[in-house]
Amino acid sequence: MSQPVVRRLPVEVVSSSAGAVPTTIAISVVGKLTDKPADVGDTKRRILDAAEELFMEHGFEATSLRLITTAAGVNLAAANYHFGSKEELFQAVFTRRLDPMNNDRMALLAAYEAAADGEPLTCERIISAMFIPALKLARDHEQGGKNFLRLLGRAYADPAPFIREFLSRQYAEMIGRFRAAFAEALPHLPREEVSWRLHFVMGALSYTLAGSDGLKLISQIRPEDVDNDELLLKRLAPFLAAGLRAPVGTAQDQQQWFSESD
Amino acid sequence: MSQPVVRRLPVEVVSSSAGAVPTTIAISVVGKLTDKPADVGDTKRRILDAAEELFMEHGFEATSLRLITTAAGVNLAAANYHFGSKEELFQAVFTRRLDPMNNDRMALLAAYEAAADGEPLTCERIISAMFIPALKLARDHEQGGKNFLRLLGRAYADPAPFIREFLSRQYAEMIGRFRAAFAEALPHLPREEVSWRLHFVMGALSYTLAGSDGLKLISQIRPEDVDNDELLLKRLAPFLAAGLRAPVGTAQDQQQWFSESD
DNA sequence: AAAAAGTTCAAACGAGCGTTTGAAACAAGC
DNA sequence: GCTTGTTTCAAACGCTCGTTTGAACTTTTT
Repeated sequence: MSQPVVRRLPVEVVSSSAGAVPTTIAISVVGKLTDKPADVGDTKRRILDAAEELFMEHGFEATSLRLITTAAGVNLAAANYHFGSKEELFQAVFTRRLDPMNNDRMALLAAYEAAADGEPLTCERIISAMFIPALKLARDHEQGGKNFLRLLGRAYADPAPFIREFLSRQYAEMIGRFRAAFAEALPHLPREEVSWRLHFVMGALSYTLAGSDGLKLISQIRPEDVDNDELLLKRLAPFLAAGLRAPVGTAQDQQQWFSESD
Repeated sequence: MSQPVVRRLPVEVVSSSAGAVPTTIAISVVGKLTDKPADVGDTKRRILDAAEELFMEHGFEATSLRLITTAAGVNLAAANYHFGSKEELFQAVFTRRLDPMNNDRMALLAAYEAAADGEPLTCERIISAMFIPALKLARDHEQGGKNFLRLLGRAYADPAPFIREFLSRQYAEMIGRFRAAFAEALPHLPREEVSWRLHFVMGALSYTLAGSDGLKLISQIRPEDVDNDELLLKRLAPFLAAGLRAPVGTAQDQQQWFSESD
């Protein structure tokens, strides 16, 4: 009854970072768990797939292991056998896709920077480096990439401490790199303001990806566009780029914003 | 063992909408439940206060009625006696503060419009109408307004269907009014684009209010500012105003954003 | 082919959940 | 002061939860 060997997959990110301007950035989406031709690791993958979908649909607390294992067509005890606990299963669902995505983001940013030849990047370019790997997942219909983006957006707002700590850990490196890039792109902006705006960017991104269809509909977003993550990101990106470039307000300006009297 | 009489409070919003430019907008934050001098309705209020804090801290599913009633210092059965069910208690927590806040928002918007004398409002003005009532709650330290804003932000991302439907219902009217105002303020923008951008504004607002402290810290937001909702809103507002005014991209522009090759 | 290691399975454990019950305590009206 | 209606209380109900168990089955190693 020992735990199975943990399979660590090498994350392969092709970043043509040296020398010439990259004309194409190749990005690995996620590694398939195929050590052997057939169904080795099949149970683990089936549990992960079912968990990803059900956690997305109902949240962590409201999703029982019985629901997951039934949907996956495996025995209840398999979840604890392969992942140890429900919390560890939840984290496994995330690391499977989040690590590659964030690595892709950083590799893409590095490739852009290498291509820029020392010049600071535009905000649009940096936002692209954040969004393109997410878009890869959104476009990934065979595997559950679409589900995962929603799950990710919702996990951001989940109050469970272990989720918050886990996400902070997973994001720390990527956020640091992008903060530095934005700071270079916006040299007139105080570093503190850059930090806030990066926070707003991450927030708008995760919220809109997680967004309730109902709330989209009362904003009168067309029903056929509600599920279209690609369209969403293409509209969100210019919105955020403009926000990032907003002139920094003086204390006087800020006072004026929220004074209730003239 | 009959249900107690539901006390419906009149929401009083003073909107000096007629004629002259309003120099001061008076806003009722929330009515106290004091039918009688002393502790009538005290049990209900204690349960609501405890529920507000605990739902904020742990989420709906992870907060048990036993936890709430113990924190409130009342008997377990009191929750079901006064509110019927856990779901109805949750909704009661929201209506207590959300209805007044959204009414204040609409009244403030109407007052601004009346003062503008037919001219379209600026984006900043409209955003102020959204943010000031929220700021009132954030500044409200005696009552649990601060907790409530976080709870609200997190509820937006909660997957539970009854929560999503409830919030959609609560927000429908207010969103409709503000969409119309933004459409007037941004006449060059297609109505569809206005809907999307309003959605982004609501998203950024709720996410940043709900935001995990940990995620704020890895964005290198100063620890002493993490809990400062007022500072947050003052920085968020110019960011969003700039985003709202962003030029609308052509199909060509959008293509360029996410193409992986030049 | 035997032994070892890894994996699946049905069943159960103890704990916590939302809700209900019926009696006790309290308040107001006559 | 008794009645009536409201509120509180301790206790329990039925159910689902995450996790554990030990035997059966399968795969790999020797």
